[in-house]
Amino acid sequence: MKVWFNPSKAIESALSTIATETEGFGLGFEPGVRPADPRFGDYQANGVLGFAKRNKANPRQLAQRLLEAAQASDSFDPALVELSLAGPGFINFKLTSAFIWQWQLAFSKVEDFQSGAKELKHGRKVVIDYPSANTAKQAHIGHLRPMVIGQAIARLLDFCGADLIRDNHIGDWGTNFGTLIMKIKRDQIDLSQLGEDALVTLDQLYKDGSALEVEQPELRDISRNELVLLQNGDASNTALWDQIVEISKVAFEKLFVQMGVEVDITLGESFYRDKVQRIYDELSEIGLAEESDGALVVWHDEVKKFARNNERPFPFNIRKKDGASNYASTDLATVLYRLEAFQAEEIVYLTDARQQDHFQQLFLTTEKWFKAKGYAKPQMSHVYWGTILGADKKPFKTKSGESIKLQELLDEARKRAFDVVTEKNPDLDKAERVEIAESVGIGALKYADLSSNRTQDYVFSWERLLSFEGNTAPYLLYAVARINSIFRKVGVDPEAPIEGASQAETEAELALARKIMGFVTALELTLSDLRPHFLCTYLYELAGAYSSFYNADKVMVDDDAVKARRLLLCARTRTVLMTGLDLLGIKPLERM
RNA sequence: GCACCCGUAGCUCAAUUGGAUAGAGCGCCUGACUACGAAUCAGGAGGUUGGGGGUUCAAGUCCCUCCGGGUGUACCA
Repeated sequence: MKVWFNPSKAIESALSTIATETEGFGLGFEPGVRPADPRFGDYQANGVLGFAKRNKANPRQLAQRLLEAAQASDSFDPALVELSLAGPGFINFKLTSAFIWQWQLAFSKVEDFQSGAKELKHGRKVVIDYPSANTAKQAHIGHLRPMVIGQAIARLLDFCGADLIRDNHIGDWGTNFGTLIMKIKRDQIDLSQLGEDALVTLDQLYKDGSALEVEQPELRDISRNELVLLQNGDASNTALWDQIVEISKVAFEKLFVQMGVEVDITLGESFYRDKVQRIYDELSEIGLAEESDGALVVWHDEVKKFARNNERPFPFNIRKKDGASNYASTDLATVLYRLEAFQAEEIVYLTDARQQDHFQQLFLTTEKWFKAKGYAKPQMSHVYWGTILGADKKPFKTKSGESIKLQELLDEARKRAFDVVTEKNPDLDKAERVEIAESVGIGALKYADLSSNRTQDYVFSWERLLSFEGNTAPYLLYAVARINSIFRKVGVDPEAPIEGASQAETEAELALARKIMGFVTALELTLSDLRPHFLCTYLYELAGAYSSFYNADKVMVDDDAVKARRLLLCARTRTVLMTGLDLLGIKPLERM
């Protein structure tokens, strides 16, 4: 028997096979293998319980039979895995230290982990729609989560073998352009003369324009007309639009560099302007879309909240009554384009939780439409998140009630981190402290956003985020820095093979070695639901196991054999921590 | 009105998607630097998982019902 990269999966599959040849088992049996409470073992199979219940059998006897069959098979070498029966019919699996040692030998470098992880997505064509910010607006705190969560998920998909396209689906074709152009023309603004803070000015012009529309509602018709002119290719409006988009892109690029956001293509809503007609035609042709109140809409009567006879009807509006396209039209055109141009097998959308209705309608519409036309429907998923709250549990704002600018947030994170580094490590020269503050500050900000379950709101607190205690980026970075420090002192390259090492012996060594293996499960779990906090929790536990080991067992000892086996644990921990941090978009440090 | 989400220790969050005695951090209390970096570690106190009912061998997790909070409700994106 060879050690398995992913024991959970391997045990599951072995038990399934064995069960088919074991009396009392049959169709519908799933072993149900999952990580177990360490008191009982490394993994447990609890599928026998449910199966026995459904078939009115004695679960304990059935589990006993399966366990004996497993032991008799050649799938479980007793020198590597110990099996036992417990409680009402749990089967527990404990990996021996020999197994763990062989696993450590078999999987040492990032490439080794990745070669195993690649099976999770095996070259699947995935388009991830992120960070998809709006143009003509300054980025604020609301843009933090799409950038942070998006890049973490993108890196994870890439690492796990997806053939990935990061598509920045910018909002460059919306109704807001009507208002903005109206205001620009009214004030006769020359966009080329705005200088460095051009986006700030645009942002203000839009706000002023909207305020003006409230005061003078007749201006709305002018704005609407400017939008229609733009959408019909009017030369002067198109020229203005080009300038606005360019100003926005320059500003976003500056943030992307700071945030570590990578984008493969930028195909905004405007790219689909000549592709929406086909959507109207096809959806009408197959009888899915129909006129309602002058607009073209799709009803989903089978879903209660979208049904047409509701008190407040809520159709999927794909063309406004003035004939203009909208969010829905371009999103539909985008799905089709991603299928035809990229052969997308999977599309991942990232937006906040408030857009769930839109995506439910989009997915339902696509499903019916693609089925009628015989198109291959990609798997579509909506990765959404909650709001960042202040201490008062209301959306996080400045004291005066303004939204916090993303740039200001980043600058404050750096400044606060710099102050702490200076306090903890005053001897480092300033340039290095600045570099450390960059990684620690931005990393802490990102980690705070990633470490709690994304579907929930979370409370933002500088104090907790940068207190550097508990489940935070600095705690993980500190663990890496301490490992690096040991390798510097010993004079060994942490990336090089370590000679003379042997299997883990002490309690702390074994606990750490086991925890290192947990990376596989953590990746799988994170990927299954695209929830980065699973990976964060794992990395925190790994760093914790390392810290315990560090305090309990000294690495730099005279006994070369002991030193070698501990150095090997340090090297493996370092590799996994650095790989994990990299997946989260956080830059590990040599010193901090 | 209708739909969806949430309620877990004083505070901030977990709980491998129905598994065994609900776990961390902060804060509080007790210890560990002549030891590889104390931004650390070891330990302690702290819970009727909003209330009630139900399904199940097994419920924080599923169903019903109340209470409390949030979000969405076509021509913004």
